[in-house]
Amino acid sequence: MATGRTHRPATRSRGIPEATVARLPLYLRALTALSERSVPTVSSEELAAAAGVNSAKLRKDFSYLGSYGTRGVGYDVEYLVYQISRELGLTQDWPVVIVGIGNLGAALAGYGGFASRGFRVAALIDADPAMTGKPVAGIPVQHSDDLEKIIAEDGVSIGVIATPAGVAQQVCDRLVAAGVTSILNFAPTVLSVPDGVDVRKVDLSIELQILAFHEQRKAGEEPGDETAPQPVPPAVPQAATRTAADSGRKGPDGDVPAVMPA
Amino acid sequence: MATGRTHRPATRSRGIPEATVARLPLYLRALTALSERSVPTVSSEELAAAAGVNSAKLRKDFSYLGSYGTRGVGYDVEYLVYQISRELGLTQDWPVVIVGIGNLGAALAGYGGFASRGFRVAALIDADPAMTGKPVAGIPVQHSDDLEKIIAEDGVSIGVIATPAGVAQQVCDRLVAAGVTSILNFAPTVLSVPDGVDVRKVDLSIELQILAFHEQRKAGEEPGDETAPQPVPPAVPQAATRTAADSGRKGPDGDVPAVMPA
DNA sequence: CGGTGTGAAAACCTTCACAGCG
DNA sequence: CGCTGTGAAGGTTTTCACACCG
Repeated sequence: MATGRTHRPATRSRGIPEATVARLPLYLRALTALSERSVPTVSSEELAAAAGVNSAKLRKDFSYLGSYGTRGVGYDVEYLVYQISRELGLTQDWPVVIVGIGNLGAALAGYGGFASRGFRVAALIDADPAMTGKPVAGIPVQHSDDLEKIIAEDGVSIGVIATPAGVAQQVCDRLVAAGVTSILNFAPTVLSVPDGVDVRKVDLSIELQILAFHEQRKAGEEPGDETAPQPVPPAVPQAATRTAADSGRKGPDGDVPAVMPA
Repeated sequence: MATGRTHRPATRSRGIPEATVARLPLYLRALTALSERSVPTVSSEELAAAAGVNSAKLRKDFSYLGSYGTRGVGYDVEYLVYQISRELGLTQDWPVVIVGIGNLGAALAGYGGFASRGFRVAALIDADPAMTGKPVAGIPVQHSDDLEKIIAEDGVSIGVIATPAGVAQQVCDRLVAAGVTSILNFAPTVLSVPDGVDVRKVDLSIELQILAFHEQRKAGEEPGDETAPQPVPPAVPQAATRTAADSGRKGPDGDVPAVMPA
């Protein structure tokens, strides 16, 4: 959400819910697979299973796009592929620049999923002069000095940041100043951008942390008995001086006493 | 979100809302940065800005953990770091295996964000015999034949799949059979897993597609004139008969953290 | 019949606004 | 007085269940 200000008033009527938009690529992928197997039609039930959602949700999602199905039959695969592609804006070509060609940047450059979906890697950019000219995934790396020129020449509006966190904000600023209006950020930082610029972030370690949360819960309650349930406080990293703010209410159940020995 | 299986309706467990859990790592990151700068306390307003959310949301989130703040003052940084870490289960060590050591797997292996947050790369596994023994990010790659043994020996419960889509499901099956109960999937496939196993997916091209959607909308209305490509339907692969509800106009915005540091 | 499309209900999440504590 | 903690309001997303049509 835009933290600063200026929210877009949550849409006029023509709007497709964000949650639905986020699932369209999923449907598209499943449909593409069906298309490759020359399956002509598919029911909401089948498609939902292939996409990993439930069928009511899928039908509701599709209802925002229009009535593209046939009652009693299902959906025409090819037709739906086209409609969703169009809705997502994938019927046009999107040149993309990737900034920061480390392992991750290289992985992204070589990722087949881009090319196959309307995206074209217009340029790979890195600040290290030693990288300049070196081909990665068949594309020569260009030096970041030329960032503005590259973006202008190719009319790039989407940028991918795969740099270290420390330089992500300045790379972002340069991209935005050069005309990029959508950014996919892999650096573990909150980017600040002017209004009108979209940022999506992918943080690898955040995903793992969410898994850890659930994993911990499993250990604590699944096994029929009380094996090792208590989240007993291990050594706290290092407590300042605060005496564990006492805690009028508590956290989970047991509650953690005061701060720990260091 | 979990793919494949049925949801745990957040039923009886010690319910912290999913949305809140997903933000805890964000807060943790911001807090860690403050901690490194030896900032002793922080207000919800400041911390929210640093994490890219709004302060009401942050306070609400924290309220699920307990009352860890001090009215009129704010939150003790060190103490909060500990509480959130504990809540996320990061006060313990989580051995992780990464399967599929291509560019992406290598990037993950070398990603600092793991080690720094309670995760330990226990093993790198690849099916290519040529890779076996080769060190990646300082860790020797092991052959996938030994997958089960490695998982058992290290007590690994979290697996990362960075293989091609074609083999992801079988890798997943083997991981699960060997005892892994949380999976982070980078392969563009829907994994099906038995109940009790969590799957989170990261799909690079999906994120880009969502950006493209918003980008397309911007082009269609923001600028005073038409400079950009329009959503005119190109050759439709093969249309049934429907005319389709034409394109629309604006859309909501995704999440644009627009934060200004002091 | 079988399966879509959709109002209506339920669940979930965010934002507001302010009481109340330090 | 300032800032947290939180009921209540408002919004969004999911699920239900069934009318309706090919």
